[in-house]
Amino acid sequence: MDVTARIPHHSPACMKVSQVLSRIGDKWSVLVIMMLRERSHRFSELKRGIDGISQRMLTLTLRNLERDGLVTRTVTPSIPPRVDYELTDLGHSLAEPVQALGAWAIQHLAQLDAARARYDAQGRDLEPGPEMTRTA
Amino acid sequence: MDVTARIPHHSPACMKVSQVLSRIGDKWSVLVIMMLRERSHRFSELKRGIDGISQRMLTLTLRNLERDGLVTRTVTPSIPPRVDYELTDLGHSLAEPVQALGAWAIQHLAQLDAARARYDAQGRDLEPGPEMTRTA
DNA sequence: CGGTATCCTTTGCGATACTG
DNA sequence: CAGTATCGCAAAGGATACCG
Repeated sequence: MDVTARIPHHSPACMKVSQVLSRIGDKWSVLVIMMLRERSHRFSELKRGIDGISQRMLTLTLRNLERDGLVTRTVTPSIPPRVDYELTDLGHSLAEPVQALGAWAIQHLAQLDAARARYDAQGRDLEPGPEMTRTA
Repeated sequence: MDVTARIPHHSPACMKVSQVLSRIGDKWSVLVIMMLRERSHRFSELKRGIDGISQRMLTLTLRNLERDGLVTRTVTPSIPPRVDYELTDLGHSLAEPVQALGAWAIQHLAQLDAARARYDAQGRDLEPGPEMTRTA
């Protein structure tokens, strides 16, 4: 499928993007998906690998991903118990466009920060004349 | 000293994806970007084109996109005033991977919903034995 | 080890009213 | 037309404690 194909803004396509983002657009889901891209990980590995995530949020994030069929949860009832998480085929297919977004992020995040710094710096009590302003 | 440096799964890529998502992963940004993909729009057009968005949130969303250098805001001081919003080059470059995610959404959102329905249906008062469970 | 349960603060966002 | 100001609720998410 041609990824550059035009999607009219009134089409259900935009709504679908929004719905997908409302699922994986939270604070941690993408990090989990990225971390599971290469191989499965157990709970504690994910917890240590994702800096700053709380146990509670890792659990919730994984539950939601499992609910959406993006990851599998495999319980090995040993002592101590072991639980492994792995991307499903669906999860892997999602990881691709997410990775594309990641590539964009790597290339352009600096520009975002620069633009933000510029915007914030200029925003203070400047009183430009009544001419047309073009802010970018 | 960076305490996170020794953690192997901490590639900068993942962090950057997160930062980008924390910017455009809100409820409305992607809708605005998608709507501006083809041509510029004025405020009221965006408001009417994006179903359900409040005036306040459209303003805030546009401000943040402008701050990040993703859209330009062009004021024409006529009466009544006219303000046009347009994607920058940076904004257009972001629209591409977002579009890729949109394509994925079109193809797979139904599977997400189906998986969710399955998960929700099965979740109630099942008491599986101590055997290994594989949930997908 | 891999969770739940509870509490509490922060953030997001809609509704409404007002303005140049 | 294109905002800004204020309010208030609801969801997100962190901290901590407890459990099989």
